[in-house]
Amino acid sequence: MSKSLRPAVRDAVVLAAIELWTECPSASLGDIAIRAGVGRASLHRYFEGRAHLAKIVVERCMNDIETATMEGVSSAESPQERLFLMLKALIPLGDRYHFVATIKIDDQYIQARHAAETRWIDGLIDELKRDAIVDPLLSNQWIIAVIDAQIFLAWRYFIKDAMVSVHDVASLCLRTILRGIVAQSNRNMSLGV
Amino acid sequence: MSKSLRPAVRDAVVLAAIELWTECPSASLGDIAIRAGVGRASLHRYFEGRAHLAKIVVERCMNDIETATMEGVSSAESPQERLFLMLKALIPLGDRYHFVATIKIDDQYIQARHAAETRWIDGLIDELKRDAIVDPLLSNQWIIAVIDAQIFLAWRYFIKDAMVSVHDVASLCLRTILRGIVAQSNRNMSLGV
DNA sequence: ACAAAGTGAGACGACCTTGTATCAAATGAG
DNA sequence: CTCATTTGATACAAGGTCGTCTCACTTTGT
Repeated sequence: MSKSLRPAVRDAVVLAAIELWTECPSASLGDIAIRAGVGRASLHRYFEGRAHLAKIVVERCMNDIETATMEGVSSAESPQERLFLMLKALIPLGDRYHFVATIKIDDQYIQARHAAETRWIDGLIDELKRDAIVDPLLSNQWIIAVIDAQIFLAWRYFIKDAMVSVHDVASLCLRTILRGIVAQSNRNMSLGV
Repeated sequence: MSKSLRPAVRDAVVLAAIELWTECPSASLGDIAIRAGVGRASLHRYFEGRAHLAKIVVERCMNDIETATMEGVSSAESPQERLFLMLKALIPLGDRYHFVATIKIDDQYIQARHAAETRWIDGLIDELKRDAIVDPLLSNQWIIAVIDAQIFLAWRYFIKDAMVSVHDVASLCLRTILRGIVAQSNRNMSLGV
């Protein structure tokens, strides 16, 4: 079984799988083949089965995420700018990011890469705490969860339908994550709870 | 077909469906029957099929959500307290809340109720804006999305495994939604974007 | 133009889910 | 206790998905 007969076909299937599985994780291989504009038989020529395709898709998403993050963040000169540039890089990949975060794959290599990705954000949060930008009393786990959720939210509400520029969405996202939705004039109010 | 042979069985199936469908929306009716401790045949005695069960489950969730919200919020004396009490009421129902928000049901009655629920939160946000608690420049749609996401997040990370008291989680949630994750000392920092 | 490689369409069997029917055992009300 | 009701287990057919295979057609490289 050769690994790459026609890279274009392989790509089309992977992209179709990301699209369909993002909105319906139980979408059939037949539907994916149709969306990719490819025969169902061909899909099976490239991928050994549903689980194999899922693994390839996750790897592809992880590659995209890793590349975009590293390239996007390279010019950052402070932890806060690094967070902003990370958002800017990841929000357009919100579907992939969400897919990787929610799929259950029983694969050691995948899990190791996912752990590494989490560790990277974890380190970034530690930096932000050290710079007194982020509240050190909040657990990193909660902060990561909030950031993850916002990334997918931003993608779903703005990027998916090309409603706003990536920069504006990332700004809104950063603002919501760091400062919440409070009005400017009330920045120091008591929460009363 | 009588509607309620044994209310306990009916309830067990609905609860099992909420549990399983929350973590895997394609879980089979057979698995739901097993989780409910009920024969698969009995499940079909109470529900006409997958779609019917889904509709009943959504209605049940909506009833729980509506009841909990109205009761929880009744004593509120300000919009902000209303928001906090809403969080406190809804976070324990995070699984139901998420289920209702994500399932695609082609039913006019369900959609109308969902729209009414959204309208209620929309009104609450308008009040918060009027009181200068929430930034009026942020769209209500974005704010609702953020609140919805935080509710499910809080449920998944704290309530599901009974890690923290509901009051503490709701406080954390309110704080994150309103003021973000920023450190106290940096409340007025520039975002620099 | 030619041959090799790759393609879509379709048929096929194996498997799972779903909905229905049957039946003996368990349950509950009077 | 008695009897009607409800139950779980089982079998069954219909439909969908999956993976494999074949075959005629198209694309690619030379």
